[in-house]
Amino acid sequence: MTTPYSFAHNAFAGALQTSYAHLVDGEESGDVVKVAGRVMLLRTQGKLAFATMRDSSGEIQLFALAAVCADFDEFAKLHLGDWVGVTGEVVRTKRGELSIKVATWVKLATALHNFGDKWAGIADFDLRYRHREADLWANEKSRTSLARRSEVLRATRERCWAANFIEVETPILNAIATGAAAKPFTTHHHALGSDLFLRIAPELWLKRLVVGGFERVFELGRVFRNEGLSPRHNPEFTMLELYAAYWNYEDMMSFTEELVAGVARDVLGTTEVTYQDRPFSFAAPWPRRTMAELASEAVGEDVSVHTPRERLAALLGERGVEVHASWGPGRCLAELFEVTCEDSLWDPIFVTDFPVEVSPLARRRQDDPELTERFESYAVGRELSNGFSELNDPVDQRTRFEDQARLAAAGDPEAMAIDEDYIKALEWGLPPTAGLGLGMDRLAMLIADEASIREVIAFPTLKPLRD
RNA sequence: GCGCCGGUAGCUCAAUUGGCAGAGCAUUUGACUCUUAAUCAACAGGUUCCGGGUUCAAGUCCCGGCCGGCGCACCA
Repeated sequence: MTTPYSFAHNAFAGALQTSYAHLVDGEESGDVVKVAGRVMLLRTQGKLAFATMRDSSGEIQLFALAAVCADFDEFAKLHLGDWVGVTGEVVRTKRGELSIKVATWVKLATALHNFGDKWAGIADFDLRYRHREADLWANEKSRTSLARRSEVLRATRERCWAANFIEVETPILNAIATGAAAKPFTTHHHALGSDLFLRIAPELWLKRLVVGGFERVFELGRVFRNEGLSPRHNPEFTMLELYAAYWNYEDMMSFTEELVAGVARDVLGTTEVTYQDRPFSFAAPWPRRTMAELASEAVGEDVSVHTPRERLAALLGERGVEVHASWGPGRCLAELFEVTCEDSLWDPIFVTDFPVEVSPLARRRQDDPELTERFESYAVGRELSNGFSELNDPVDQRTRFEDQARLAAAGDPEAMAIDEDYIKALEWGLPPTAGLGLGMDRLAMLIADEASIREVIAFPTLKPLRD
């Protein structure tokens, strides 16, 4: 059977529910509309049939009487999941349900599979993630969470545009994977005969655009890291990276807290929410504490990047952390912070003054060259964003890359690769600039109140099926 | 990658100590002029994830594999 190639609908379920809220039980409006959507439930009763139809805006009942509905017998045999286009009068039934009294209708598409149990939906994770199209129809929570993600991305873009940032795109295929500490995916270009890496961060390209004179740029795009999967990690995820010339890291912290709190207000209408049954506040300003302060409080003694490495290593050893020979005091302090503090940081907070040893792209503090003007924001015990005053001294940048190269030689698979083109770009002059990286999936998790990153990714990475 | 838990009809789930494979919904057929997960009646629906093993007998116990969830590790 050939189904129509188009259907000119002129009304949506959601809008009808509000605009005809005044209809009293049994009242007929006299207004004829054309709606389209999917049959979710069907109740036949002899010469009557009631269907619940859903479109993108909500649900409305289709009310079919054999006496007035064309092809009534066929209507009564519709399957759950079939798409229909309906023309009829807006009425309210005697039992009070706003309905379209079907005059004519047409099947737009047939559903050969059902959409799970009409009460319980689809619970099986494998089926939900591998066939998200069915999950979206079966489970309202899946619809709202993925819609929230979309709203978070829209609100983020609009706020960046409103602050005079321009959206740019930089290469995903790269000869070297740099700009972050992570293992890359490798691919191959046949015509070039070259192996290429999928980007782990767009950072260095974006700063080159600032060198080129684009003073405020952002990219909202996918990055790829060849690491384990978890409820908080997907191998490909979406990151906002944003750079502002003439700002320092304090300016960027202010922008970040306003951006995140603003997105929450745009999407949810409030900054005060519950996340996984626990109160959570996006409200700015967020506390700003140094890594050394937080680590000192946690271990009960003063520690800093100047604490002897032996003492830091001992504190790590007490906590079951294996200290690698290549770790200096800076790396030890950062590890100590992560193991003692990170999980307990619930409401948003900025952790500042990261050791230069773990911050190869950040500018040194003027009052302490072993520290950098860097921050990370944490929320619900997880890292949410990372930013700093950008290192713009090509000579220092080369020594930082060389330190990374030594780590790589010592066996660190995530050490940053040296990027000569980037150093050359800095030699043309990067103005004082602050940068930000913000994990959009994690922000979407907070706003959608989801515990798993897979719930805010339409098609999360799964193991391919074999056999 | 390691550990724990799980996989039974299209979907959601039962199945006692190892003893005939079950229900609701969906599908099919019939009844029903105001239903709301409609209701009622009937039919049909199975490689119990896959492959071995133990046993008179395996959904259940053992071994291997596949996929998923959670934790660890890695990271954002």
